[in-house]
Amino acid sequence: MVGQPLVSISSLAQELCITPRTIRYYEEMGLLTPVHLEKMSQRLYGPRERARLILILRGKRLGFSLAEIKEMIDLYDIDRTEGLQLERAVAYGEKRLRELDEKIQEMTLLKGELLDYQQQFTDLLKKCKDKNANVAVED
Amino acid sequence: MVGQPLVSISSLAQELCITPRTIRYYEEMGLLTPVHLEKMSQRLYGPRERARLILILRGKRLGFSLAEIKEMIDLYDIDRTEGLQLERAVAYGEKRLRELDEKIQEMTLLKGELLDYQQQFTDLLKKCKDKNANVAVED
DNA sequence: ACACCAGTTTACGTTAACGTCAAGCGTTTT
DNA sequence: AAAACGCTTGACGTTAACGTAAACTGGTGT
Repeated sequence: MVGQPLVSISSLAQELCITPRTIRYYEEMGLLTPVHLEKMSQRLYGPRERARLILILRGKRLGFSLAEIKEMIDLYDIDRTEGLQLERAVAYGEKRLRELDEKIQEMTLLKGELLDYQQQFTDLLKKCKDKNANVAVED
Repeated sequence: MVGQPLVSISSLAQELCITPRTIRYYEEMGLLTPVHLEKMSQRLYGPRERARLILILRGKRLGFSLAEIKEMIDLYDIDRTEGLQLERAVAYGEKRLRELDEKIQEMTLLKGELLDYQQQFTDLLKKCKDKNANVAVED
């Protein structure tokens, strides 16, 4: 075992380009559970919490709410899942995966549409330039 | 030209599973510009506005803010873009496309992680079931 | 000892994206 | 004509996700 690389809240915040407040808020919402040193004095974050936080931020960028993200995290938290609800967890996970697939599809669709427009526009732009070039020659 | 199939606000809302209020809000934010019959009396929506609205909703599901969505829409609105800013539009469009690609990547990444967990869990679940089966046999 | 820094809690403020409700208007059904 | 229906414009309420400011605490350099 290596001595765990624990970092402070502001250090972690800076690393991930967010504010300490945001991190505390996520803890308040039950998304993070950092080490509270000696019965309250400071929070310290190890690699596990960092990984979670990165997951949270990714989820946010992809349009999931904190509530949804919490569900996902809780779902795959072995400690909490404790046997009993294994089947549920698996079922729920499949549902989430289907949702993800839908989102990826939609994302790809949107990309296609943007690409279409982009093509039209670049064509148009090219025409304009050609025209300007001709005018320049005529001068 | 077919007589345009114009529909009322609540009709369109119902079709897309949102409320009229939402549609009005999007108009207020400059995302929609429906026909206002006879100098104000009712809004009517044709296929163009419907298409826009669908784009907006898709954008929302994918984690874009209304402001970002407005930028995209305005960007590719030929009427507004009116020549002058063609180059900017194209450049901005490329930026958006890169962002989209990043999001698709992240989405795929997230899917991969969830799949990993899912696999672990289904394996675990299978083991449990096997065990239970054995116990049953031993009885 | 004193100042300073980094962290803490508490609490109120803010913004986006609507929800909700009131009051009024135009048509059409009874 | 009265009532009902659907739409309209305010205008205020609500929720999520933080921002921000105040007041306190615990170590650290000088």
